[in-house]
Amino acid sequence: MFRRVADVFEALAAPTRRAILDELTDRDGQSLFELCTRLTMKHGLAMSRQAISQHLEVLEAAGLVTTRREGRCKLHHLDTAPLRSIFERWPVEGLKGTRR
Amino acid sequence: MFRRVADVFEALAAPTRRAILDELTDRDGQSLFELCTRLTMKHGLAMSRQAISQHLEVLEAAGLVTTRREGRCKLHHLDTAPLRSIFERWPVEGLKGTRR
DNA sequence: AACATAGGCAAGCTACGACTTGCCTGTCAA
DNA sequence: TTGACAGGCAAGTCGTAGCTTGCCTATGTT
Repeated sequence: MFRRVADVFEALAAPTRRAILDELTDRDGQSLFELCTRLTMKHGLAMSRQAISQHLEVLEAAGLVTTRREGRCKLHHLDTAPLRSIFERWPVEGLKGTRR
Repeated sequence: MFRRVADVFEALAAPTRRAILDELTDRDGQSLFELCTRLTMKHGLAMSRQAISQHLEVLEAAGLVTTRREGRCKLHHLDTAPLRSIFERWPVEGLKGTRR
């Protein structure tokens, strides 16, 4: 699975995926079920397990989420490094690390 | 027209709109026709004038592009300020200006 | 006036993304 | 080894984003 720049933007396009990133920011290393319950509770999202799973695939393909097997659980970790490509592409005033 | 945070992400989701931002970064204040020709030349995009126009509407709704009437021309200007909300939402290492 | 240029409006097509449903696999505990 | 728990796979539905096409308005030029 390749990691194109476009993948990052497309991954961020869906509100549910942004909520997942929020959730992982709040508490890193959650399992699929953990994410499902917390998304339902805190974000009011009522979605199937598969829906979340598919979103996680997209996030992983974009490099925004990395996974780690732990027994029968799959733990998800946040990685915001790909976000840097956004600032590197367009200059944002008052933000260090941008160029061009 | 409201300006929600979600609008920024959705605006960035389409490759054509990102190309438009690139083009405006290269040369700010272009008219619709100017953008059309330059997108076709430099980015190899062969799209109708309406397509570009509609993309510009989305970008303007997101606050990433501002417009200014000049006679019969409508000039488009880049504004990357809304991009800051991305870094304010998730911490990006090595990037000043992020919080949380 | 007539014509060209720059853009807007509205309806319609089409492909793809977001979700669901149903069933199957793998791991751990009793 | 039987059952519960955590997750994967595949097919199918549905809405909407991204385009196009056709026609209309406004500004500028000759």
